[in-house]
Amino acid sequence: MSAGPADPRWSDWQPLAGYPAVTAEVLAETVDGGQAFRWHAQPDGTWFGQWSEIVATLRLGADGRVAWRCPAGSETRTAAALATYFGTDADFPALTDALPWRTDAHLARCLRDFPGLRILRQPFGETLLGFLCSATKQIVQIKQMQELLAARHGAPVPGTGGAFRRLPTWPELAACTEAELRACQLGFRARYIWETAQFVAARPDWLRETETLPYPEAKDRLLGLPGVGEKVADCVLLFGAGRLEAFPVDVWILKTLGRRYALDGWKPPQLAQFGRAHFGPLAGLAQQFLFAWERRHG
DNA sequence: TATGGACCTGCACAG
DNA sequence: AGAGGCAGGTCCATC
Repeated sequence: MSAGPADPRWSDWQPLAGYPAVTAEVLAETVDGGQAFRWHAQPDGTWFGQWSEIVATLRLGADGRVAWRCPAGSETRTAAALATYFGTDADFPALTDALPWRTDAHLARCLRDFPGLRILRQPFGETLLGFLCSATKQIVQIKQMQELLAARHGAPVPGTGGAFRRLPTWPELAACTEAELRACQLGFRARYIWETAQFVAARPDWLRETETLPYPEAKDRLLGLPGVGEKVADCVLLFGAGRLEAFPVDVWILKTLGRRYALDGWKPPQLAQFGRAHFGPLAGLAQQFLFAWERRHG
């Protein structure tokens, strides 16, 4: 279903600068653990991913270093886009060290088990689209929706001979019918996405402004969109705007806080408050480690 | 302010 | 093999 990386001519492999050595599991958890929905494991063990007008393949070396390649000719902009996307200018070791792991044995264990795990910085609008699709869906199915949307309603990525398609932009989504969206396996989410598209497409600066507003205001604005509740708003701000204070409470966090922090029976709003109070201003980063750990061990 | 059911539908997983 | 149920949430009606 997805466009394979075999078609165009590819650049040489280049090291992903500023990125730590990681295990295969941590790399998988980073790109395919629920933050992003357009990375696909290839038969040869590489990862093929797309965002915005970027197409890239990732390869993990025996030394744990990540290398990348892209369609020939797009090396410069891909290198810059990768730096943003993987947050290589952010000091994640320092951020992670600032989490309260010294007084939280479970968090310490999560950090130890997923060294190098980090928060991606994805395009804001695409992140919104991805998480509008996510309600009561598993990652595999969300990925199928994204690929159908890209294949049927997204523009070809320039300079790659039409081999790849980007996700539709919000104006492009606004031009679709709800039925067309529904046909991309969106189910009841189609109405949310269609209505959100009408709203956003009529306000050209709205997304860009929302991305840069302080967290509380940005979240309020997102919560006004159909299909965007607390969890989706926090995911969009965490994974699409670098707001590390955003603390999405999904079923995994519900489960892990209940089990590992003796908060069984607490409701999501209470847990969100606990998260902010206990994990502090980088609660969203802590959340990612707890989430990864619970998915593997829970 | 707090529950509970409806909303689409593809697919994992018992039996 | 294939019927019935659930799934990484939100909304709305009804206490």
